[in-house]
Formats: sequence, C-alpha cells, structure tokens
Amino acid sequence: MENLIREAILEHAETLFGTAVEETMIQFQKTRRDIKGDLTLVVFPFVKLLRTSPIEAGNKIGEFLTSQLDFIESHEVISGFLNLSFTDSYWTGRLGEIDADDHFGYEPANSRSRIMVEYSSPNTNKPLHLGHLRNIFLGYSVSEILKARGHKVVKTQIINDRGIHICKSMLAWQKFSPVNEHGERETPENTGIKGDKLVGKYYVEFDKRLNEEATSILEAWESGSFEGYSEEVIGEVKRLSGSRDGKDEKTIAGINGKIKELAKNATDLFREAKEMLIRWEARDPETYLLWSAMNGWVYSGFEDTYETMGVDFDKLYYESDTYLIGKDMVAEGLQKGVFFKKEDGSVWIDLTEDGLDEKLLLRSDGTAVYMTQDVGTAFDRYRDYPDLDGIIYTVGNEQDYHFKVLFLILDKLGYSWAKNCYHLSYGMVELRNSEGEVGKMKSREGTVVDADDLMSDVIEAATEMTKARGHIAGMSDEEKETLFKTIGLGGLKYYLLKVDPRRGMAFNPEESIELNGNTGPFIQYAHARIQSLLRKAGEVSTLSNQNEIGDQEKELVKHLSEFPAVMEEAAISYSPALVANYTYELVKMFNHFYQTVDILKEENETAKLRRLVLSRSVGKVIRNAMNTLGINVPQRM
RNA sequence: GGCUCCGUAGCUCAACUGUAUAGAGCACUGGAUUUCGGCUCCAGCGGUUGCAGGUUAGAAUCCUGCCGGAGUCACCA
Repeated sequence: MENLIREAILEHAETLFGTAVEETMIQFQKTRRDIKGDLTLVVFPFVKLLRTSPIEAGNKIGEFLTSQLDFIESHEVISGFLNLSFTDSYWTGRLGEIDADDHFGYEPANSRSRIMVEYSSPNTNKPLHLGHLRNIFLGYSVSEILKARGHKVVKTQIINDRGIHICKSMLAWQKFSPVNEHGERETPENTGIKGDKLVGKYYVEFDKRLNEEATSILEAWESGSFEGYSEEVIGEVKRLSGSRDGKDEKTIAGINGKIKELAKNATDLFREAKEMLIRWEARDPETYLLWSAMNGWVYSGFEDTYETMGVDFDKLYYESDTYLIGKDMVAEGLQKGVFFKKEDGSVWIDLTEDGLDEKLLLRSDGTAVYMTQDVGTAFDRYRDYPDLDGIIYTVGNEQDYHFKVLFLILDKLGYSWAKNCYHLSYGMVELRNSEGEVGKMKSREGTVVDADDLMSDVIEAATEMTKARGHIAGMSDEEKETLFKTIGLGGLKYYLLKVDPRRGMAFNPEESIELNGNTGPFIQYAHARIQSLLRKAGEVSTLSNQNEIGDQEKELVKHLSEFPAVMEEAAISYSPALVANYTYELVKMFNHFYQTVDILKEENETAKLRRLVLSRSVGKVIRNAMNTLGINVPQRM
C-alpha cells in the first residue's frame, strides 16, 4: 500500500505543493510502537515546498490522503511525522491474504537468475571445527534465502585436497602409524575412528614431531653449532639473532618466531614433506594411491558431519583439478601481458596502480599457489554454468585481501563476470569460557571446538531438557531422537546465525544451549504450541468478510505483512540474521498476544476464528522463516 | 609501520542503512498466571553509542583526528 500512497502523492503533487515532487522525497517508515498509526510519512522534505510549519504541511498531506484513499481511516501529525492509520477491514483483508498463501514470503521457484554459493570448503587434512560451523550454516542459509526469493541456486564447495598440508598427514601416517598383527597401519576400518579424525590425528602428530626436531635444531644454533646447513640459512639466523639486542619483548618474540620458522624449514621431516608434494605433482603412483585413500577417509567423515548438520551440496570442485586450469590461465595471462615473469621464473601481477602490491601466481619451480587455483576454479564454474549471475564466496574475513586481489585479477584477465563475484566475509568466532575470558582457537594448542563434539553436546543438552519438561509422551524412540536433534541443532544454528555475519562473535558453550530468550528452541516452542492449539481447535476455516480486529491482532498482522520485505532484504544483504531477528520479534509478539487474549475459550465465534487464523498464519511464517535458516520446527516438543 | 574491519547497558546482540524518548535477551529485583502447553507474560534496574571536533532541520549511523581491539601484509592455504 506504500505504492498506492506514493502514486497518489506524485499524481496530485501540483495541486498539493504547486510543483512536481521527486520520488525520493516520499519517505516512509514504520510507525513507532507507542504512537497511534500504521505507517508514517516523513514530512520534513515537503516543508520547504509548502513554506509552512511541519505540522501544517503534515496535516495538509494527511487530509488529502485520508479523503483520497479509502483504506486510510485517519491521520495525526506529531513533530514532522505524519502517522496514517488504516481501517480494520484493510487489516482483516491482509490477514486473509496471508492465510491463503502457503508460500507467503517466498517467490516462485526459478523465477530469478542463477547464483552459486560456495561454503565450507575445508582442507582435507583435519576435522571440521566451530569456525566451519558458522561458515557452513551461513552459506547454507544464504542459499536457502536466495532460493526462497526465486533464485536458482548452486550450492558448492572447493575442496582443498592438494598441497603441502595434505602431505604432512600422509607422511606422518606413513612414518609413525603403528602396525597391527596383520601388518596393517591404522585405518578407519581397523580402528573404528572416524576418517577425518584419524587423518587429523596424524596432522597433529606431524606438527608435534616437527616441533621436536625444530627445537633440537634451535638448541644447536643457540650453542653456535651450524654444521650441515646452507650458507643462506646460517647467515639469516645469525643476522636475526644479532638483531635481537636492545629490542623490546614483543619484537624479540617476533624475531624468535622467524628463527623458529627457519629451524622448521631446516628439518628432515619438512624436507620429506616437500619431496612428497613434488612426487604427488609428478603423479608418482604410490604417493597418489596413498593420497586418494586418505582423502577418501576424510570425505566419508565429512559426509557424516554434513548429514548431522542437515546441509548438502549440488556440485563439488576439487583443487586437484582446478589448479591445472589456473596454470593454463596464468600462461594465457602472461601472453596477454597481464602478468609478468621474474628472472627466477616466478610469475606475478603488479597491482600497485590499484593501491595493492605485487602478487605471486606461480612459484619459481612452476608449482601452483592458492591464488592460481582460485583463478582456475572461478573460470571452471562459469564454464559449467554459463548463465551464472554471480558467485558468493562464504569465507572468513581474514581473507578479505585475498579476494580483493582475486576479483581484480579476474577483471584484468578480461572476464566481465568478475564484477558479479562477491566475498561473503564473516567475522571470527571467538571462544569464551564461563569467566568471560576470550581465547583463540588454535588446533595446535588443543583449544579448537570440534564440530562433531559440539553438535553431540547440544543434542545431549536438548535431550535432557526435553525429557524433563517436554510433552513427548506417546512418541516413538525414533521420533524422540529426531526431536532432540531438531532442538539441539536448531539452538546451535540459531545461535550462530542470529548475529550479523560481518561481525565477529563470541561463542559461549553454555549460552548456545540456552532455551529462553533469543534462541532457536524458544521459537520452536512457540511453533509447537501453535500447532497444539490448532489440533485442539479441529477444522479451522478461512477468513471471510470480517471487518473488525483487535489492537494486538492488528499489530501481529502488521508484523506478518513485513515478512516478504524482510526476506528480500536478507537476500540482498546475504544476512540470515535479519530473518532470525524478525522471527524472534514475531514470536515475542505472539506470546504476548497469547498470554492476554483468549482463543479457544473465546465465545464470540467471529473473534475466535480470526484468532485461530492469525495463529495459523504466525505458525506458517515461523516455519517459512526458520526453514531458510536450516532449522526445523517441530509439531510438538 | 601500511592497508582493511570493528568499539552501543555488567555480558551477548538489535536499530529499516540519516530521523521521534537508542531497543531486546541473559543476569539481578519484584509481580501475574498454575489456563488454550510455565521452555509463558508484566514491571523495575541498567546508556554521555570509545574520545574530540565537523557536516545536517536531524548523527550510533556520514567526514576528520586521536584512543583501544582484531585481521592482513608468505614462493602457506
């Protein structure tokens, strides 16, 4: 109805103001809750045209609109804001429309362009952790929101299955895994350990052994023994050691860190890992076989985790394929003169004119880097889906710079679609204990929160709560299992999605399983209660010819009416948080309504029907909203 | 140090991207109701929106400068 009002003003601008008005002058906002009215027009822009006070200007426009449009019942001007009130029958009409539309808030499927959303994209050398959970829930939810708004969506991930980090796990397994009585090394089958956990275990093992070896090298260096190391390394270590004199603690720690890096690079273990990578790139059969076996373990582990999470993918890309495409593109760019080669053979792009610096695309030994692969992946995706309207990369904000460079490179290579690539950058999840201390998640220090562990923890907490307070009598064991999972994961997903993605957030394990306040289970409970109400009510017909409505009901209908706009806003800004907060507000309003108004006990049949239809609509919107967050809402709990 | 992002109640977060008295939850204090599902509702407490200027009829929001925090500046991914 904003459009109707806007048109009316534009059409009659000459008579009202004596001149045409810009469309941008007509600004609407929601009427404050504590003020009478259903929609507010900001008067300030018109004050100058009319050369009167804001109050007079507002009244003039208000009188005009009230006489012109039959759904406007009255108006009131308060300090420069024109508050318009709509008739009751307008609102009962709205309620009827919402009730009749099962897909309220959604646009018809496939009515809009195709968009690809990348999320998860794990390394295949260690299990998923809390940081991945935010990434995956966010990417999945953005996909579902875009789908709900009519887009064709391709959910994808790039699997980082190539590189030195994979070789570390492989090497550690090969060297350090115990051999059983059958002469086999540890596998998921013979140990019962989940595949990704097993591979992760050897990644940690590698790091431990590397540190041990590096420490003994450091000790040797400190005592002045440098035998067996290259001139280059020795010189660098001596230079760094000398530069520590007279520096403050922080600087010295930084220098010591650099020396330690040198020591790590000088270890036999690291050298072996590098050799293994070279063998892999050369397709050495034994190495390749081990690589695919261990990756297979990881994939089956990830699959289990994804299934628990309730997320899926339409199309997978593997770095081990796309880095080759990337290398071809680098060669092509080199010919075009977009890139240049240094004397040592490494390939670079100069971005200094764009305010960035030089960036490496190919190492001097000809092997690919992270950027090479990403360039190839983007190209591959547009080749697979020529009608793509954009790619959304769900990746943490520590990679802001990387994506800025990536998109710039694609643009310079002449791909017009580069401008449609978007980095959905989200903030880090910090871990917070009950004392409120913030800790970083570091896999080496054992402070990571494992994704599987966390999910089973929240499900367990939900199980206890529900057994103690829920209405689950008569449910089968399977139904109960599903319900506990729904509640536990619903809570976790909501907890991670309700915060604006761009912001960093604190993760408090205790809060994540809370059931009151702004939480998933609070919303799920409201839905279950509505369904219970409707079951008790029996058959509820549709609404017709009602033209009265209570104040609280009107507030609810008003809020329901905003749902499509909120969904659209969430789709534009890629922000599930908007949907979450909208739904929470809706539930609070409904609980208030439910607490103060009789529904089943109401004797007036007209009012009873209207309230039941309203409850049904609220339930539907809760369901439609939560579905886009990947959260199920139970019938009872 | 350069660049990027961020500082809102004790804590976790909102604020339609510039508008009326900056809102919720948790925690704390008090109350309602034991009902159509108490995982409910109502009230109170709590703020100089990091600081100082500027632009505007109007600033948490835009600009400048400080202060504080995070990230990033790899032939790692």
